[in-house]
Amino acid sequence: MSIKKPTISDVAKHANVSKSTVSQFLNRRFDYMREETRERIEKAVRELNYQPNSVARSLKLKSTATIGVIVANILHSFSTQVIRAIEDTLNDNGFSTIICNADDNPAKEQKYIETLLARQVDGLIVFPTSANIELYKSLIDIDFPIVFLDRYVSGLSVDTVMLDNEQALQLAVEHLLINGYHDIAVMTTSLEPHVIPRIERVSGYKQALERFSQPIREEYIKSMEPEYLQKGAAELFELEHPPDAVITGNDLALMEFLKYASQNGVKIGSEVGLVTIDEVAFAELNNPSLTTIAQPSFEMGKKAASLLLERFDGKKSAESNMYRFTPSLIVRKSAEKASVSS
Amino acid sequence: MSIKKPTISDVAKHANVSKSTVSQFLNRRFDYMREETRERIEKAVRELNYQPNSVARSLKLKSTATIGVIVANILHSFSTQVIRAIEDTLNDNGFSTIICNADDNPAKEQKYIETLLARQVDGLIVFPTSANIELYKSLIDIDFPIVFLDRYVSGLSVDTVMLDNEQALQLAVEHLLINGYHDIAVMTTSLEPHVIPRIERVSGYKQALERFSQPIREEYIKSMEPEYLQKGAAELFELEHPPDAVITGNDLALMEFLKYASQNGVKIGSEVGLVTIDEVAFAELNNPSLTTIAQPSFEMGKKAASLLLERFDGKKSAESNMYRFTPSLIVRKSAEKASVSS
DNA sequence: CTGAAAGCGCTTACAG
DNA sequence: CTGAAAGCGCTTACAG
Repeated sequence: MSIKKPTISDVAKHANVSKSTVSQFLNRRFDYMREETRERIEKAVRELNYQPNSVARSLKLKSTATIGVIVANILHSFSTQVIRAIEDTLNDNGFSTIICNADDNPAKEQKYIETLLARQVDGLIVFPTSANIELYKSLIDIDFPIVFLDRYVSGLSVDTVMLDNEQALQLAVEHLLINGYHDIAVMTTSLEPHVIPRIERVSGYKQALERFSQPIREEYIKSMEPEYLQKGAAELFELEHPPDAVITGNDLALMEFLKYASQNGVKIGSEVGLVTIDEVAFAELNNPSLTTIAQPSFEMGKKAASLLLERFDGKKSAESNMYRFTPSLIVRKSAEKASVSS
Repeated sequence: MSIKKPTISDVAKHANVSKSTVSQFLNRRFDYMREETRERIEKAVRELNYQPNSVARSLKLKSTATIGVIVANILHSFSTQVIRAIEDTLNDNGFSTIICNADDNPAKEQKYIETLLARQVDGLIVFPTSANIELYKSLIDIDFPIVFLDRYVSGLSVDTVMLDNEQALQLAVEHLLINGYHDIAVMTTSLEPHVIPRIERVSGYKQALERFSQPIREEYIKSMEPEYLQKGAAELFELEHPPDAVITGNDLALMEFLKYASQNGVKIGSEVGLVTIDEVAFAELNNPSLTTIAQPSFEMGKKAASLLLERFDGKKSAESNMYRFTPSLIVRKSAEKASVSS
């Protein structure tokens, strides 16, 4: 930049007061300030078009009014929705947000955490991979404000915001059974990296089947990387006793299953019931429209942000809690046998 | 935080050298440093688990290695894609990114710009609303690094990355004509806030019709807020001479048109051809699958980031350029009369 | 009611 | 090859 910006000293000189007084003015502490002084400073600020430098302020105050968000995978629509809620909430409270996408890669996650700490963020909201436990532990030890979202890490005392995954699967299984489907399969992206929601969704699926006295068939459970899911679907329907319904564990699994179904003439609804976790933009438009289990993503993001803000207010710090959010069933046509493809 | 972090002074004491020398070490200037000194500092850094404070560094260097991105509306899939490209590119070059969503609201945009400047971002990538011209002008006057994306602001000398919107419409119109559709309508979200791409898309539509010697019928042009687009579609098909094809100007317009079509039994493809600007996730899955005009969003984001990085390298600064990116036609079934709904 | 001084944690030109 | 000193632009306890 060619022209250098005015500093607090310039304003002080221009208004014929000290830097201290200008600082008081900027921080709206008018208690002991003469009306006339305030006006002089106001004028100087206006005339110089002075903008305070937050970096200097942050250094002195040891607070940047910035928080870091590390999402596991920004390609999930859930992530985008949560991010918007977090940003809105934090922004309303004068905080900025730095978003990072770890791409489900623990090494990337670690690097982002370190960068964000170097930048002195005041707190962190993380969709944790389970690989950086020691790093998290060291943050918790120094009482650094941190909130986990979507996933927990066992053994760590951290406020955590999650979906009630078991209830989600309970809802899905129940809805399919009520609508006359009996052989229910479940498809999720890989369980390999120990991602908690996926594990909970599969175990919730099993529990729901038990509760409704249905047999559990291991061959009805398909967990694999997205690129193999279409193959997994094929295996499902080549079984001697193929399923008559499918629950997809998230939007990426859904896309793969829909591709398989459309390429192989699987009639969703009439032949194979479908319920998917996560609301998607085209749910209404799909033919048949998609019955979904929606996460209250906006509320979840807002809660995570609020937990952090409470910490800054010094309201709490003692114990940490798990906040489970209730999923809701949005009934459309993909889990109804009478659904007619037009 | 309870335990205070070690500073460069702590490291200096621990290693029995001066702060200057530690700073040299941290900045990898080993030219004049004794091997033994380097090792001592290395050890001290390790033992204290020292992490440099970027805020202090930024204050001194007057550079935060952070850039701000202000998108007009993060709900467009184009925005998300561009953001990912920008983040990846900047991250590879050691820069952080702060994302802000102006919600197509000039007042919000202004507030974000001011906040980002106070935080001393090194540059800005903006999808500009046309309402903060004076603010942009003042930034350009002091040679502040800024790049516009998706939209230009006339009269300002700023590097700008945009789609070749006219070519996009040319492709869409041509494809529809080739496939036997003759009465082509266009639907875009409102032209009201003077959003350049929408304006260019409508004028590109007209130019393309002229080029192919087709009549221009003003009643075939529907530009309105998303919530009114379904009504707009209804008006189109209630015309004495209704269109036999529709071009939707972006993903939001597409959604509204698809809702209208599905609720009113409009058979896409066989009855009404459809081409949409912007690739969408479910294009392949829709029935019939959607013929789209894709923006090279990754390349566009990357270019915007690179233009900024070049400025930091001092490579250029003189004149500013407009970079137009070429759209590509992705042929699927929604613009083919023979397309069969399954 | 207002100002002088110290300090936040770094970097760098300069001296030796 | 290394250190003392100044300074980036703020805030705040303290003195008057």
